[in-house]
Amino acid sequence: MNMGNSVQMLKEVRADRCTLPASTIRPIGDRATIASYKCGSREIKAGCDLFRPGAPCSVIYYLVDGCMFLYDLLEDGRRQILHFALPGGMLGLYPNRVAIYGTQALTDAVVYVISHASLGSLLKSDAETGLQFMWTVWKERNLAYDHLSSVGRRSSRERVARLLLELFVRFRMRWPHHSIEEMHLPLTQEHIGDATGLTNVHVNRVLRDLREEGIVEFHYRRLRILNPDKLADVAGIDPHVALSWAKSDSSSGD
Amino acid sequence: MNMGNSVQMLKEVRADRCTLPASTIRPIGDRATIASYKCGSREIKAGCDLFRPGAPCSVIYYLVDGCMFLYDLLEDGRRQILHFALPGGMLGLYPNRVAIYGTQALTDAVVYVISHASLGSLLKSDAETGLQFMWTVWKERNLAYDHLSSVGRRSSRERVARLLLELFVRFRMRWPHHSIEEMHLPLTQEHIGDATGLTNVHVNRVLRDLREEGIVEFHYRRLRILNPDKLADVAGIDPHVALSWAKSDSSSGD
DNA sequence: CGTCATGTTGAGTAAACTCAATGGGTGTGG
DNA sequence: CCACACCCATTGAGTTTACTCAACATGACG
Repeated sequence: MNMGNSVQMLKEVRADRCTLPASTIRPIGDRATIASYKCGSREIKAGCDLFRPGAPCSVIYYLVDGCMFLYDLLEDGRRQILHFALPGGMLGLYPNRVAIYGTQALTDAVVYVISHASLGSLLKSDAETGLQFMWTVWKERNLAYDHLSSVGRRSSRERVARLLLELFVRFRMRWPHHSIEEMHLPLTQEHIGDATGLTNVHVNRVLRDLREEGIVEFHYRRLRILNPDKLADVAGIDPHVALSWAKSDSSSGD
Repeated sequence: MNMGNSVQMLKEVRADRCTLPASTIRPIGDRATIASYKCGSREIKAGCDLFRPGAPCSVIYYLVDGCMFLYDLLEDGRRQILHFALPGGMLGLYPNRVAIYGTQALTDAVVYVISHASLGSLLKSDAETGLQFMWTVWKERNLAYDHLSSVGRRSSRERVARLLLELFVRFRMRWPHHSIEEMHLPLTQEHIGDATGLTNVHVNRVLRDLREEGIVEFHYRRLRILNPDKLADVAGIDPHVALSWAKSDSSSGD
């Protein structure tokens, strides 16, 4: 499945080295443009909800700083993490202005608050931004499809390896100071379980195996990729595909 | 979980009775507008691929008639169905013009062929259509999130019940002549398995149980909902939510 | 009427889960 | 700076769910 020099590939995961056309590595609009439409900002402490599933949600949020995740809650409390949002992401857009999913902060986070009306005029006055926004949603959809495929058809080992690789690439794109050897990933094993459709106990066993095989370590929010080639292999991922994930956050696609 | 009169709710699943503002039940643009931008059309026989994963895909398709599905193929042949597309859906939009996912017809289908250039000018000249397109993608994303949650956290029984309910509602919106008592759903049990992350054998057992309990029958592409209340209950779905799925295909959201 | 796709069933297996107890790190407050 | 508390991770034993393999039945369709 996998070949060659993943170490090199992963080390080069940096926006400023990305070999794509410059136009593709922009976030939605730019922060300044978005900022001019905001009607306030809000800080969320790590572990707190920006909004819960079912709560009224009458404004839209633009994530400026920090890391958050989108989740669905079942009747009995089981949780499924749907998406990890990084700066540049748009949150809280729902029909009927009621949140379908919840959004919780993994680190302390800052969002701009934007009214529906402002977003409307932004999209009308700036067609370019509208298109970029569409691309962003389109790529979130594809990321969701990848996760669906992973959770529906892959083993626990593959799922965990894929998630770690995905998060490594996406975090590294944004915060290039992280290294393969040591990255701060603000998750617990329970988050990994909720994102991959596994229990925290089983995630723990999978991680132990991967650690004992010298492939990857994840412990107390610290990720160490010991053998990138093997990790990509276990994940069943061509490193080139991994690179395309990085684009999912910040670029406008092709 | 569920209460009340699902029979009534499900019977009223018809676009022309939808209590939403009229503006929300339009498909993307309208067919006539899209048609004016097409550069040809193509027919696909049931069971045939419009394109396979990995194939070059240099044009975009607008589904005019029939039913198709989007799928991902793993190295070893396992398949995950990602989305069932109904008329009004847009297919084949990929970065680098290489298909990430495959698209196969469930029934004989007709698509309009649209060049990237034409789509570009359509979106530029008709901002309204651009917004509708964005909404469509956004709702596909939410549907993918629902599936992810289902496959990641629900039992086989719940997953199958949810899928049948979803498909019933979406098909019924488009083809109101179908009834609860008898609907033609162009799927096999294997498709159900590939969409829910189960094996065809296990889907069969689940369907047998549901049949023996007098809840729902699915056999040779025919769906009979025997007890809508129980079905909604097994699926863990508030019928109101089911109605919102119907909007996912044809409406522009809120 | 035969063939093929699709559906059905059984028996045995494997993957992941549950429950429950224990251990380790981190951060806080005395 | 130490002690305590809490969150997080770890491990074991037993169970459940869904899977695999294989045989067989049935409906659809030419």
